[in-house]
Amino acid sequence: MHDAKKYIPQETAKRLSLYLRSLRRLGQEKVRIASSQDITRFLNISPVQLRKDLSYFGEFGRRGVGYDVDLLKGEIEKILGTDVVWKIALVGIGRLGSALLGYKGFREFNLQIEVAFDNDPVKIGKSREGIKIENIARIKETIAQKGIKIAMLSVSAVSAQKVSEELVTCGIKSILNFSPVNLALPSDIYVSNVDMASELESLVYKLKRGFS
Amino acid sequence: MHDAKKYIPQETAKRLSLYLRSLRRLGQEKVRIASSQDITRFLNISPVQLRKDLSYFGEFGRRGVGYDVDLLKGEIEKILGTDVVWKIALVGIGRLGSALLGYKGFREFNLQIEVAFDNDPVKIGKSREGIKIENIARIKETIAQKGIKIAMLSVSAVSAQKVSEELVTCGIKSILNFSPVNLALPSDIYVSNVDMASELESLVYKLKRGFS
DNA sequence: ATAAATTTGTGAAAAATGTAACAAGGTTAC
DNA sequence: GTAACCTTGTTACATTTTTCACAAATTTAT
Repeated sequence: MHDAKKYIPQETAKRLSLYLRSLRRLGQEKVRIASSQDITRFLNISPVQLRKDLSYFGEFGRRGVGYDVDLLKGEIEKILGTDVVWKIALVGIGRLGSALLGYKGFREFNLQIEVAFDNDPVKIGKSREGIKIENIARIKETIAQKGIKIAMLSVSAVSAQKVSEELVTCGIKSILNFSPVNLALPSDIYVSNVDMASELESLVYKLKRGFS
Repeated sequence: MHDAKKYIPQETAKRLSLYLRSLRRLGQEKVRIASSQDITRFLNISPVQLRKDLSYFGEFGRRGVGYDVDLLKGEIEKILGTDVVWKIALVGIGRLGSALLGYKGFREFNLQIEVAFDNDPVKIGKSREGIKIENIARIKETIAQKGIKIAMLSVSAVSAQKVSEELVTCGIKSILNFSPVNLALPSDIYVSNVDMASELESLVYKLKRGFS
């Protein structure tokens, strides 16, 4: 795994988007130059960690000075790949799916929900948040045609595995899974799980133990 | 940090709820005895990892045999603390909050949304999913009176910090935060963040890099 | 009763991740 | 121009987490 050249910790990627968030905030406050300490002030991350993380990708700051907020923002976006727009498919327009459809935060990050699918005849054809809900039966043409590579999956637990397999045959490479099941998919498909119940259980555990 | 007696990795707690999920599934399939391999088959976790995780808490299996599904399920619930019901407060009944209110998964895990709060006069007093939405102005009495220790926060980014501080003064000890801001709170308050945009950014990054 | 086959539990080794210390580059005050 | 002061980038070190290897316990086959 340790790729001789440059091994980048998994955790670094997650922190990069936090840095980005902080930089956006600083940008809005018209701050032009910020030190690693300024950037991490409102995150639970040390300045050293930020510098270490950035060092995997290059040198973006100026010693004795700090980082140019705009420039670093751009660089991190380039690293993450969100300097260009990514089209997302949303599958399953239940309560959670609807909430995701309405979430304004995505667009700001160059993440754009391009199509929405459901199998409920009542919903199909209707529009929400300016996005038309399509019949899941036509998922293949649509996703292939639009060249979508990332999907958010908010269908019921029972259909999640089946639908996810279908997504893979459509050419989807990454899935953000909101269903409380672990998807068994080919190893070249990257799945990330958002599991509310699991998060709460961890909180309960920590609460009970006084968070060691 | 390393508490001489018994140090338990952070990650272990998160995996415990995955094991639980797997055990529930096996239980539904009427499986009585399962090996560490059976339990981890549909998770991306190795059997050794499961055994190691369990070893921090005791010995629950029988060598040469495996684990009693029901028994292990009970033990893990005891470890996590979800063998008893935990009352949860939900603050912010927007689109996401509504989805959370309707999420059936929680109750199954002994997590019960006990009260919901919002500041929108239109919503206050109405009931959703059998839970009455209360005025956030009365948050203090209600939470203190009911002895609630855990809150889910799904308010807007701008009010998240302020509301979370209020929650702390009410006696809330753990917060599951859905707002895309890092909450600055006393160190004895445990905050866990669910950040959809951030998760997607990580997916984009991995997709771009061919997930190293 | 013994041997072969399972499967757990766990110390020891390896890998991954985070922290500290500090050299290198840059700025400010005088 | 020089000294004092900042702040980054990075190597070496420390910690945390995972994996390996194998002994211990149990079952099955003969």
